[in-house]
Amino acid sequence: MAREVAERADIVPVLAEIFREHGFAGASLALITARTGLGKGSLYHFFPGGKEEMAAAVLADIDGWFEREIYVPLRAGEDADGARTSLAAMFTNVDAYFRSGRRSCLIGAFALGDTRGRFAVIIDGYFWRWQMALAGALARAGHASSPVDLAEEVLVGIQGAIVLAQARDDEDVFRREMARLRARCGLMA
Amino acid sequence: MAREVAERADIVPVLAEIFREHGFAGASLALITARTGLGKGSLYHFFPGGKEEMAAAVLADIDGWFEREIYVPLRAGEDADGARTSLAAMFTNVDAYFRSGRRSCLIGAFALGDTRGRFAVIIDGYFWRWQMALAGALARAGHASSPVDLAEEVLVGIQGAIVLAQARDDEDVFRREMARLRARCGLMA
DNA sequence: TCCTGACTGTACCTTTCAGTACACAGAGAG
DNA sequence: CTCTCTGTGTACTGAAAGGTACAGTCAGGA
Repeated sequence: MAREVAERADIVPVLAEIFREHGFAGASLALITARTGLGKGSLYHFFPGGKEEMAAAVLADIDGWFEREIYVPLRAGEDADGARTSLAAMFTNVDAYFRSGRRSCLIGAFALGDTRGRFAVIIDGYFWRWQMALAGALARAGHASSPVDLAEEVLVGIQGAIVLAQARDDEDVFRREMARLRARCGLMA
Repeated sequence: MAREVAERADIVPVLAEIFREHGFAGASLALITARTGLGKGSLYHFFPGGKEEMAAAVLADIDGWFEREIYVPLRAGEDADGARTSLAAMFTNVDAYFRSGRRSCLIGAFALGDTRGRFAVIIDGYFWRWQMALAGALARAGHASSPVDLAEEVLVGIQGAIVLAQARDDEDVFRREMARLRARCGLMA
């Protein structure tokens, strides 16, 4: 038997793309073995809980990425200038991560329909921590009036832009919404 | 055998709820027979093309509803006042239809992931006709500058509000976004 | 060196899947 | 009454689903 040792960490991003493209129910083990190149033996070695554990690992991985790359920087910028810089960085990173709307938000997609129930805690946490970190940065950047509300508006805009960009198969839909949101956050370049 | 004659038109809304809750891949025939109360015989009598034809019928039904209840009224209001009235009606009907974000947008959900490919034409048409009808009404209501852009912004907001409201399990998220969009369309009540 | 334990492929299990076949029920037309 | 045509339930199919069992493979440590 050819032995090519794999690591759990290498598999998770592949699983993420599969769940993004096919959803939880549509991601069959046959598809997963084909795309990861791993047999069921290896798969169940790394994820004894099966598909459910795979999806949970993917969500945790995504959550970790956003925590590191988005939320932490948002919380970091202490003065108004630092806050504005981290806000600008957020929009740049979000555009790159979602590939201008070509890549869907797995956590948003899982929030729709019955999949939500299985992963409610992580879904809720993901959006809540994002909104709070963003609201803090907005407040420090000078939006004293209603930063929590504006933060909600931004998250709604991002999620909606992903849906509409995919529906229309047009990246510009996403980019235009990002420009509107940037402007609303006082980031006219 | 008990004979309770069903009509295709009565089944479609039930199918719609099933697809909304479980997605295309997750909606099994077993689930469908249970929820509709119809055996496979009847189901395949009405929809010889199976699940795919059921989903297509559902999407066509939804599309027809929006055409009748939303797009036609939007196109109807001829003067500024009529346009403003139809805009207000749109927000009221959208809030009712999506049950303040408790009910997801099936067409938006199908746009994410591989399901889109099967129904690309109807998905694209749904959003495009909505945006054009809305842009016309906005223009007549006095938004001469960029009505097509504002219409896109509204659709993005509605879709995003559904995602975030479901993720957070909170109708108020949806209602707040509707209030923002109304204001942006010049409809302060 | 051999032993241990992490990893891997394959054969197999039960259940469920979408879909088919077909006999039958019943209402309306003649 | 009978004939026809639209529905309906049920038994069935082969394929695919998720998951288990297990023998085997190799690297690293003792």
